[in-house]
Amino acid sequence: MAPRSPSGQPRAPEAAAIGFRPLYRQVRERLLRRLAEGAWPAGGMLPSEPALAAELGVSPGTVRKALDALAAENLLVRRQGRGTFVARHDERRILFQFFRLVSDRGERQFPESEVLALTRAGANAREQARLGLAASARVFRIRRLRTLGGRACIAESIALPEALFPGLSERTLPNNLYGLYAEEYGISIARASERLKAVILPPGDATLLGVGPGTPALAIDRLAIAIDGRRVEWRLSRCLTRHLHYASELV
Amino acid sequence: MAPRSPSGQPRAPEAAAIGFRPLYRQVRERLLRRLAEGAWPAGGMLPSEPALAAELGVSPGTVRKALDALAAENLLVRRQGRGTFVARHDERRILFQFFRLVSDRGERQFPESEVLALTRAGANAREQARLGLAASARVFRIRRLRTLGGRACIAESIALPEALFPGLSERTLPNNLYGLYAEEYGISIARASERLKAVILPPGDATLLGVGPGTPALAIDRLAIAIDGRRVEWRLSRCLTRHLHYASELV
DNA sequence: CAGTGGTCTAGACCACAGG
DNA sequence: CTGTGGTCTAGACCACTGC
Repeated sequence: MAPRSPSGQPRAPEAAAIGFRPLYRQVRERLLRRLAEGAWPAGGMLPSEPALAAELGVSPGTVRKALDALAAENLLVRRQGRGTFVARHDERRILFQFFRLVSDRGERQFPESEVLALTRAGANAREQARLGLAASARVFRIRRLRTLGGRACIAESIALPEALFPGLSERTLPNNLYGLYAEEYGISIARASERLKAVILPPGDATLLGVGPGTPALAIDRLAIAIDGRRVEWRLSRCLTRHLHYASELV
Repeated sequence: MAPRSPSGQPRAPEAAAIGFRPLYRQVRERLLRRLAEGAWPAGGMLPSEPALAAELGVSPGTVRKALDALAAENLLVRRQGRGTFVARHDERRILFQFFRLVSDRGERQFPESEVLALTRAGANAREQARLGLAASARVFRIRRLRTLGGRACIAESIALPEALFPGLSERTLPNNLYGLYAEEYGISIARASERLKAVILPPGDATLLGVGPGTPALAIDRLAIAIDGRRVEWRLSRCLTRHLHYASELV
């Protein structure tokens, strides 16, 4: 095939409708859309690079660049000699991508969770704002106590748009919620943004965590975004940082 | 030139001494070493891709991959149509790479600093451990009060190995310390790792920041690493997060 | 052994910057 | 106009995996 413009004057008519971004960007977005649609199951293998290239009518190098980008976003996992796979929300990935609390001795460990309550209510103002919900929207609220190494250290409040999670019930709640969202509701969390503050633990949380009034805690306000860009979960975690810290690499 | 093994069986004898990593990795490390040696001044332009490729005896694509990697690490800046440049430690870069505190209204702003003291002392146990110093080593200690939008919000204590910063004196201390390290001492900070905890502000810091006893603060413990891997600076910042938060993107 | 991703090369053209 | 990085293509061989 003759070289084509990098800005997109391709011969294939289907590609012309995509737009004027670089071709590998367009390929990335097409693959992203198919991932969001669930075209391949979690953990499933994608077609090989030459197969995708032929299917999309671009060169293998262009497909490779798109796949590399999606792998860098932790949406795909590439394994030499085996293939390219849809990333799963297993504990390893959560620990690597979404969990930044580390014991002061350096151990990264996935916390245990005890669900204290699952309730339904109309979304309050903060929930509406953070999740982008209408004033009439309803949410599930989950309250959990989390422990690390047997020590209670996180009091957590979670809000989920009710419309996205039909039939959610307390006994279905596993420790790894993102795995549940993916497997039961086809919602794949792709990224999250966190805002951290230092606060004095509110009395309820202090009691829950078994510490005195006036104890400081790290408040982590996390908004989780799905692969299609929807705001899926708002989570407020108050963490005791006496034996833990939040690790952040500035690279 | 004939294709060569990706594991490195190159013809050029100089390259044979590098090792068995991928060629683009080897090229990245050679360029990194030259950056660390100060072969090009901060803000200076590197040779063009074809020139580097000819000089190193590899294909332009391989050089490109190495340059892209260094640009992704914020050590180089690539500008289409102009060239590839050594990244400078200007306020924009600091704000982008090293400063995570954001006003709750969303503005990212570089804080002002007032130096309260610059002293010299033998390194204490924590300084020795964090900076990897011998028991006999000496350090500079800097104490600063930092303000954002006119509001005092950060009490900061900094420790620097005395051996790395000969002649450091109080009147030479600018607001942007990383710029000083680079320009006056040829030390380029490449990355940093931070550990965050929630604490009760010690009385001295509370007085300095003009808040009452028992006020919670975000303690940011940062170790800054130079481009050659040396531990250069240990910094402990205690931040009031009443109108600020620490932003962290989980991608 | 066949099939996969990983690396390396070579060369074309485009977009952008600045003289 | 020249020179730069950015994109796209094409094809070779290597390294790893699992049958």
